[in-house]
Amino acid sequence: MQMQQKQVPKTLVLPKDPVQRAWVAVQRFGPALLERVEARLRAAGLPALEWYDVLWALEREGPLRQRDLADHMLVARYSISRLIDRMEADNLVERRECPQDGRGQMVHATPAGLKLRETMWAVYGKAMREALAPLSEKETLQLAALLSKLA
Amino acid sequence: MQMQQKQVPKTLVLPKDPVQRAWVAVQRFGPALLERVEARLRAAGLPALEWYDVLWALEREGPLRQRDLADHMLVARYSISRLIDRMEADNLVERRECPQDGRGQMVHATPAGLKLRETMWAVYGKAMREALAPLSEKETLQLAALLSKLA
DNA sequence: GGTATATTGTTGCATATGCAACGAATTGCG
DNA sequence: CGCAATTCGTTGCATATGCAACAATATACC
Repeated sequence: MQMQQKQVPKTLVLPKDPVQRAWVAVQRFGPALLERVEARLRAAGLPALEWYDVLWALEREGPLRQRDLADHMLVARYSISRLIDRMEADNLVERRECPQDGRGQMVHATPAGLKLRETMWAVYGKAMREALAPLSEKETLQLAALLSKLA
Repeated sequence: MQMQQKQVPKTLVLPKDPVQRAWVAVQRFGPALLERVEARLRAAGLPALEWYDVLWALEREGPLRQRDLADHMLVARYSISRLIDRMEADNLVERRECPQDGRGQMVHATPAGLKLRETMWAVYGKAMREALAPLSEKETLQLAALLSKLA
């Protein structure tokens, strides 16, 4: 009674065709890399990368409108709306009225928000470096350049 | 009454630090690439890539257990369970009893499923090639190699 | 100024996802 | 064998997401 092989090959065999080869790599290893870093944040009891991105954008550029956050992070408006809901509930950001536009609101980072960003960076930065550690500095720059070409 | 700049720079300025530079590229451009291809499938009225992956795995390797599909696609068991529910409802796959293991089920592709995979490939393969078109063949292989190192 | 059009942010709804628990079946081990 | 531990697949629940519609406000244009 021969069983199915217990484990499908862990070391994925890449196709020979260059395009398919690159595609499979992008599809597999890219998300896996992101996931590994997210997992580190989760393991440290910290929120997801989105939250970091919001806080970092606010720290660098000051209070922003939700529209601008959405454009910046390349996500839909309603996603930002709900994301800010949750962050506001955790006292990390505040919505204040926008003097120039009665529709809009300015999103401000709270002191707790800024502090959290710093805490997250300790884990995030480290995880990021470790995730990319298999590459030499030259290779790291090559990777960035190649992906940038695909934008 | 000066407004916020209407649009945050579309051409993202990459950080100077090599690691951060690569990280941002992976985080931004990788998912964007996947999304572009998914969008092409959606525009053609075709299902998402997951469905293709299931059908292709079944075509290459014959009937599989859900466990093996899950391992193969690197997703959780319950995701496969529900994915197969939906595909079965669309008559693309069938669950049949597994002779060797009373718990498990073998997932078979139906003729309609095999046909759909072929239809999808026409769009998918084209989109994939176009997405990677900005890279020369040599660069394409480089990208695959670099990402593979990060596995 | 006054009306049509566009933009901002929110929300109801349907669907999708992760987690934990479960029943059924198999495997391991004395 | 007989019982504990493990594995497979499913499901209830809470939460997250996309879409379309909406109210409020701003802009464009005559």
